[in-house]
Amino acid sequence: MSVVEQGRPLTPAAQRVLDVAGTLFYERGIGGVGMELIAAEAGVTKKTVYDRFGSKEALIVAYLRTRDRRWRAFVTERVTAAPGPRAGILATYEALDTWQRRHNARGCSMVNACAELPDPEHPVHRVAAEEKAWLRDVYRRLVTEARYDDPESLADRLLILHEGAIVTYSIGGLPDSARIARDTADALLPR
Amino acid sequence: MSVVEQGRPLTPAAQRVLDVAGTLFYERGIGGVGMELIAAEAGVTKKTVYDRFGSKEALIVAYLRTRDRRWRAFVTERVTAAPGPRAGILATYEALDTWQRRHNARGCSMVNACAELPDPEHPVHRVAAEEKAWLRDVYRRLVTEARYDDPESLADRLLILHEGAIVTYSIGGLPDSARIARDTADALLPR
DNA sequence: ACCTATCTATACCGGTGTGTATACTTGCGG
DNA sequence: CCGCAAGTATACACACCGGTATAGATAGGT
Repeated sequence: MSVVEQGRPLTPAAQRVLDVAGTLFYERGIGGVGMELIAAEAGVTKKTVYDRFGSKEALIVAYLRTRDRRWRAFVTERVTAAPGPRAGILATYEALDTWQRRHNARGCSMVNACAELPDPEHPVHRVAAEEKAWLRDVYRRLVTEARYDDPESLADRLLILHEGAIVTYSIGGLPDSARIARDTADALLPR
Repeated sequence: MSVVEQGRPLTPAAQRVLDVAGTLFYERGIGGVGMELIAAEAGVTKKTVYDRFGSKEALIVAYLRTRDRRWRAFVTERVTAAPGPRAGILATYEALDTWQRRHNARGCSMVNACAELPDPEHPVHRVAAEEKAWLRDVYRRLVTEARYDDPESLADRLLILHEGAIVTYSIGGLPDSARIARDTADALLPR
């Protein structure tokens, strides 16, 4: 049984494989990276990779889940540190700005994965949908907490701004997209 | 010399190939479609495909350029039919709404292509950048024409809303994303 | 009548990619 | 001390994919 099918802690080799897969999948695309290369780069045999993860599909899912977990923790930290719900909303865009400048020249890993694996039955679509639903809930919660009118519609608007900032940063030629999205949200939110 | 390297009219077989490639690339992804399949589906030999287009890369570029041309014509038509610059801006989101409901369950073909072919030197990145730059210019022109303050910043905000609506429609679970983006723009633009 | 462009039919080459099989080693816990 | 989990090393099966080669058919223009 592979190590991902129940949340056991990763073996050292499996951790290295997951780390390498994370950077390679993101930088070169999922289809552009073979299991052979991942194994070599992690200093591991292909057999070890398959013993730990079972298949490429499972490794892809593990890669996305790991990235998702980190991203959620990063945002949550920034939001809870904010002095109130309104500042919390703006903090999501500031977090995005920081995240992008740190390690995000290639857009959203979820969106990219869905682009490469179009079959809607493929597990990556579930992971991606969960991530977007999570962010939408974050906005809903904050908007409700701030007692704005029409919270659901407002949360959708904030989500659209967020996703738009990600795309326009990587291919729209807007290196300040997150900051612009933040200011747009600031203009949309009553004081 | 291939038929795309100078704008000669396409031969009947080449046109069929381009049509088939258009739907298949979009629906199954570029990496998920082989030249063999495209040829077969178009009722054509692989040799014909290579005689007309030269390579898969060139066929991909032709596919994106064709789609881009149609999209620009569609938007331009709606914008020029609008009674003024403010209505023109809103018309871009209404056009997106129509376009998405008609044939767009899988997001932006440019974004998807860039996700599949990460090398920034690959020609698809140039095509994608041109398309986004064009849309940004559309917004700049309209915003300037409407004599709003800070036109460049406002145009960027409108572009972010637009791209966000595309992503959240296909992955974010917002079937009304374009309409929401339109209403958001409506709220942002002084009357 | 001939030439050229277009297209069919089919076979093939080299490379790559996922996944499996086999045999051996190392280290730790009961 | 033994057994099991984790890992190395290597080879291989099988499929697919981009691209090429060869040979022939068809039709329109000069």
